[in-house]
Amino acid sequence: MDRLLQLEVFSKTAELGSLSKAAETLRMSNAAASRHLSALEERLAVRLIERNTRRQWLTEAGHEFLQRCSTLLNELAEAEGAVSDRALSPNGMLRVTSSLSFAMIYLAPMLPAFRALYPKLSVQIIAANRYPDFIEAGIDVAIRTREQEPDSSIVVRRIGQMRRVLAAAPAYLARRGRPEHPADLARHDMLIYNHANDPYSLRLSKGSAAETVRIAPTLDSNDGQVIRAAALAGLGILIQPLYIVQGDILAGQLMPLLVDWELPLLTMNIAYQNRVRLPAKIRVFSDFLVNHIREHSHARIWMDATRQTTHTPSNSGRSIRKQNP
Amino acid sequence: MDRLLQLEVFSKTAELGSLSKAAETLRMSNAAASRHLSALEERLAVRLIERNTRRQWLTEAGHEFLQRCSTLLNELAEAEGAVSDRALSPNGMLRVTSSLSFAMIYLAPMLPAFRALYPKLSVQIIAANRYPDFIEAGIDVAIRTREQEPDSSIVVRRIGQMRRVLAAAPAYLARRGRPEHPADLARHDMLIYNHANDPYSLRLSKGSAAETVRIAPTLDSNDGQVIRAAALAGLGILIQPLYIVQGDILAGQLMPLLVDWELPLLTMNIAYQNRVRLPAKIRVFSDFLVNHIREHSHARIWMDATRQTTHTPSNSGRSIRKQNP
DNA sequence: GTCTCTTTTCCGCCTAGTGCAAAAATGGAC
DNA sequence: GTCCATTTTTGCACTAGGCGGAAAAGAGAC
Repeated sequence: MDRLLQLEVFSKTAELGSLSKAAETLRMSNAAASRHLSALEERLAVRLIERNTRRQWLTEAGHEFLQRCSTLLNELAEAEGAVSDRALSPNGMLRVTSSLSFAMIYLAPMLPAFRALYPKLSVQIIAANRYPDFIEAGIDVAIRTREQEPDSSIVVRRIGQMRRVLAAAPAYLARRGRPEHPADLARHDMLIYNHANDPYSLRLSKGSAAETVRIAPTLDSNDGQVIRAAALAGLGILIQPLYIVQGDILAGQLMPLLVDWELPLLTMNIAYQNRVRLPAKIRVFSDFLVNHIREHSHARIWMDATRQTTHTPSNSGRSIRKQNP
Repeated sequence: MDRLLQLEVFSKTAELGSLSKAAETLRMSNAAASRHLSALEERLAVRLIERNTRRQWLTEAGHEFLQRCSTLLNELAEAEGAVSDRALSPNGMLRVTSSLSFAMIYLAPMLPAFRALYPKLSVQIIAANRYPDFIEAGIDVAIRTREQEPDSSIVVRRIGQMRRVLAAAPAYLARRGRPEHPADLARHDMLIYNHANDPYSLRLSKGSAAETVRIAPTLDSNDGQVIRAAALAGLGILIQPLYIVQGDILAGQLMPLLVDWELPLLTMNIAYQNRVRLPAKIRVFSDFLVNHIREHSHARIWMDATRQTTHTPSNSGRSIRKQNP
């Protein structure tokens, strides 16, 4: 028997002065209400409501207990309401990790709008060019270019696909000449972003023609800004998402190369741990980011994004460490 | 499902860091504990404890809810404990009514010893020479001489039987002569206590002889002290419980009459409303009074009392008015 | 990959809780 | 005193739901 319901029957009976009315209010039969109240009195070994078929009144014990259990029922309702509400109204701290470039160019600029929508939610951006372990780093959300996670409990959701470009400084081109064909790249100094899929094999296509070039990196890094700085210094030809170097190109400090050829797109994903009930903050952030990218995307940087979860493991899958309370 | 048990499972799991340990502590199976916790999370629509088979930790919502429900569980245990304790440790106010004489001679003198035993219980003695309605007067206990109650919900329990005496002032006897035989009483001025059974018919016995005398009261009253005062003033012959006039007789102010003859005993009862669970204060007071009378009775005043409830109606019988909270 | 241990879920059983209706009680009207 | 309407309590039959055991699933240690 639900002991809370016993307290509710007692409280409501005292309030309304009638077991029958309490039963009606609590949507149960008179018999059930009578049994709940009797069970409570038996458990406490005391008569709480002295009553007959015509009248009833609280005993002294009943008076005292009523005050206490009314308070308790209110507090419980408030506690349960508060905790249910927080599932709908995200608050606390959200920890996001992404590349430095993505953080600078996309995450930071969009935060004011996000915070305006969710004032109780703090966002901490961890710019990292390695993939930290979710658990160890306390990461809620990661923006990543890789499409698969070794951890089966991580959900990967596509944000979109980005164009990439080949570009070099004018000084480099003056010194080493300009590549006219994809095959020429094999003889050039290449600056590679090693977090891309198969970064040392480059596939370019023009119309129906396609060429795959194996390149030997002069420098490879997991940091887009490092690669950008090296290219600006004339150390070689970079291949990077357009969003990172668009400003340099417009300023004439980097010259785009083989612009008639198309490079493979870079898929950008958001990843988070799958949970029985996804915390609201992760849900709202993901939705906001995807929508923000979609609304502010330029065709030259982003291809049309499709909302798609590429991998959803079973609900019981977890890979997490017990935290000290 | 017992919602309080759900809270207990959650609280204990958080405390011990393991559903299995919580189950063991709460003496239930692992399966049951798992279901209770899941049911609570479903009811609140939020994950309280993130967990897998190897580790678990509180979510933010879980942290907040744990603080609140730990408090609630403690408060409820305290409330239930307090109300159960009061059933064992009577407190509050007990209202007792009796005749003025009984109050002065028996109740008041025994109160110090009673209060020493039950310091939290206040006793209010309502000296009355009429029988007030239990409900209207808020009476808990009544000391009465009548043996039956019109209200079937009232329990009557015998305290004992008291000797009665005939006595008159010397001045009256000098003026009117001394009755030598019960029949002589018919020619005397009689002072009658009208709360006795059949107060106008007097049956006296000596050995195997018995005489019944019909007497016409010069004065009758429901107050023993009024009758006593009239006798002391020489207005007539009284018949009263010995305990009321013993002091006057010893002082020579009243002369006992027809002392070889025995008068009918006066039955003294305690009465209270029958209840499913008799409030502790009524129970302890009744027991104390009966035991006190037994221990301090003098053969000359009390005959041996027998513990006996003369009428116990069915438990559902009540005659009470709903009180405003 | 195997082992161990915990959590979750399935299954069959059983009991506790249900509503209905009758019994009992109560108080007001007459 | 009797009748009536209404409430509380209790008996009864039924079933929904909660149980424990065991299997399934998962996770970390080795």
